[in-house]
Amino acid sequence: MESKNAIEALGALAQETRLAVFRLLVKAGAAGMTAGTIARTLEVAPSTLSSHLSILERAGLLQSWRVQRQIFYAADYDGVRDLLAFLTEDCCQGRPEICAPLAGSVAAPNRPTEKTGASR
Amino acid sequence: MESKNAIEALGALAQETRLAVFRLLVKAGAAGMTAGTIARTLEVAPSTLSSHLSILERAGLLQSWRVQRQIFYAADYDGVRDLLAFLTEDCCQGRPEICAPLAGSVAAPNRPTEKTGASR
DNA sequence: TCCATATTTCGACAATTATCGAAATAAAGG
DNA sequence: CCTTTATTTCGATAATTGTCGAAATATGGA
Repeated sequence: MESKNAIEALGALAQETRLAVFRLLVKAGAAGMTAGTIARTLEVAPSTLSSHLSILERAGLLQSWRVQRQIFYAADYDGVRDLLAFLTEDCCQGRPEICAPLAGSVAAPNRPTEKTGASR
Repeated sequence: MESKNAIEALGALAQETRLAVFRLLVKAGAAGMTAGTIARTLEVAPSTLSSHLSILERAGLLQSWRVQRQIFYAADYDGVRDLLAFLTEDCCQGRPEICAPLAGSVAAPNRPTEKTGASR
């Protein structure tokens, strides 16, 4: 994944409503949900939701398909996986022990000993 | 990690200059780099960089400390780890097989395929 | 103290984003 | 063909973000 795609995916998730949509669709699983149901569940105007859905889809995080009059959306796990891979590769840079996050708290070695909180 | 923090971290990385800063600092490792060096390396105005650095730091992705006249910045691996954990937990929702392939890039050790208790 | 260096804060501006109603498009069924 | 339902596109507006110069703050040295 190039960083341009990563930025698109990160930005897609970095917004309250869109993150809520994504989490909802992950819960919904492969069956997905229709645009209308999502809009009612999250209480956002259909046109607003539509814009968010297209941003998420363009970022590769959702898939959609039409069934009769309704359009279903579901989380696209490939997209998420790509994003996670980008972040871990970026983060780990040949030091897998640092980020191997999924195993749950691995003690972090080597951090600067003094924090100043120097800005602000 | 609550979703508010996650949104802050995602948003912090979802910007070209800031992602570049972060990647640069990951490469630099625990030694970190001074604000001035980062600014010269990435060719951004010091005041612009300063704003980006504070956004990244507020999001928990950087740490900073002063050494004499200069302020060093380094990637904060805890922050990244928290973000990754948030994303994977969100994404996997009881279906670890979906996102687990991430393990490939991180050399993650034996995760149980089923959690029996403790997960919040 | 005064000067030079390193960085941040402030203030302004342009660009982008989020929101939502109204109108347009798409599909199904009389 | 007309109506109803589901969704998107368009257009306007308010809010947020990214940028950078100028001024302010912090540090160290002569």
